[in-house]
Amino acid sequence: MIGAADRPLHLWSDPAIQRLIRLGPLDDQAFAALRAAMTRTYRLKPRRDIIHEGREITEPLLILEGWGARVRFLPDGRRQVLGFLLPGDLIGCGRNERPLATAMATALTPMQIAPAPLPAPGSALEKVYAASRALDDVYLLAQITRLGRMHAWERIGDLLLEFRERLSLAGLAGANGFPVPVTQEVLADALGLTPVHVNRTLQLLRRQGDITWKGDHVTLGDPTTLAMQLGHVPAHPATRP
Amino acid sequence: MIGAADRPLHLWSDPAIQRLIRLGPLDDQAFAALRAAMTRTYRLKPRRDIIHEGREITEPLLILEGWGARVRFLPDGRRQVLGFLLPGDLIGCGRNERPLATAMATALTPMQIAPAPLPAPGSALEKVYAASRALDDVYLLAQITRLGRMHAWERIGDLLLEFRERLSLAGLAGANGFPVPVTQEVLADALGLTPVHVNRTLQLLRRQGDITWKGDHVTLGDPTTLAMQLGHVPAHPATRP
DNA sequence: CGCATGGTTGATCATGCTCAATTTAAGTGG
DNA sequence: CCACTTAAATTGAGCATGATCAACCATGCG
Repeated sequence: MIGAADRPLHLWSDPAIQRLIRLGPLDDQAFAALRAAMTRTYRLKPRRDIIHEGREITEPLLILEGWGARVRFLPDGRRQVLGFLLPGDLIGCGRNERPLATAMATALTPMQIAPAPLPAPGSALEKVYAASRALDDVYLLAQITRLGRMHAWERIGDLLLEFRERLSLAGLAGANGFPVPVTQEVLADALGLTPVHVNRTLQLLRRQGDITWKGDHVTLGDPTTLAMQLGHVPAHPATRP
Repeated sequence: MIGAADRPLHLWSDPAIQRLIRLGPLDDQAFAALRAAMTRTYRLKPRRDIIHEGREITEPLLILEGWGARVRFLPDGRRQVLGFLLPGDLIGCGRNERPLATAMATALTPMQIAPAPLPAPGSALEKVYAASRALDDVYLLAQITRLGRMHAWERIGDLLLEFRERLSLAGLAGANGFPVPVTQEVLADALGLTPVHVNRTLQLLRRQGDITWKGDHVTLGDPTTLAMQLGHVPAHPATRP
């Protein structure tokens, strides 16, 4: 647990806060609560658990920085990434994600996390939390469709579009480019593929000029027509063309 | 829209009500509200939509009888069943399932549906709704794991276990047997497989004595060891061995 | 009886998997 | 700065699960 000294003093510039603002208007009360909560920011190393399987009560959390993933394991060790946790995302907020022996979450990169202030009934913050939860649902449904009815290259494209969208909400995505600090293995576990096949499919997409992938930075050749092809509908109005 | 004349006068025996009770204690107020709501029961034919894609505001609904499915379509007509709607399930309740151009729901069998009474803040009914929503989430995560990391026969087995569990909550499942009024095509769209392959896998499971499938009635040979093999953890305490 | 829906079968194809090895990149400590 | 270590990306060859296409039954119902 560290002080908030290294967090920006101006809340507005913080990606997480930017996302919350974009989900709904925040009043002074909300800002005060958030500022207070960010006093209790703490860091997490990659591969550390965010929430543990089966732990009954967890404080709701707000992700300030870094990427995480909700994962589940089968008895024989197969792993499924249920979804990703990005800056501005809320974990275990309200009823969402109560970890009843069903899923855990891990850090994929170094993360900074703060406890999420609990919203007063009827408050602006509460409405924003609701909006966030609604988006969570949308992403789960998108994940199901990807896994159930899309081919490898479609799954990758669709997931990248989701990343772009979600990062945009936090102001972390450029016009076509955005960071994806995730290994091909994690990608594979998210997309229901093997790492080898993810690799080959990525090469294909790169050869076709659909994507560029340098280090952690991805650029989409033509997000709009890609979204068209995949029938990808942005979840949040602000991210619609 | 029809009267409630053909609904049981004794709420307790109604599968939907049974499920709600099992999710949490209901007080007289709740029963009164439910009784009133069931006055407005209406029927739905198979293949009729329950909620339409993109419709903004929908009244929350309670399923009294019959099976439905939440589905999504890709541009080229591919269909994904996102999840099933069983007696006692709530649709569009609270924040859940707001249909923002993202998913629709159809009746798989003849259904009886009533508007869900909206719960007073802090009421017993509200807690039950919350429990129901929590379960909805669990089923979505289960669906993701099935589609992402399970083989055909595992997907089928796991889904059947889910059906057994959920029907048990409504008192609609026997020890090992329960109704599954769903075509192999729908099953395929839920499991990310082709109808042909579902058919062949079912034959395999039948030959091995794992399942019996007669008409709409399924019997599992040994649910417990099946659940063990698949690492299937029941979502609700009441359905744990 | 005839049509429609759902289940069943066969033959062939292909997407994606497995296994195993090699290369590249990124640290890390001397 | 370079050996040494480790995680990640890449390549190859062969295999298999599940897809595709196309009939063909079974059943129920008007």
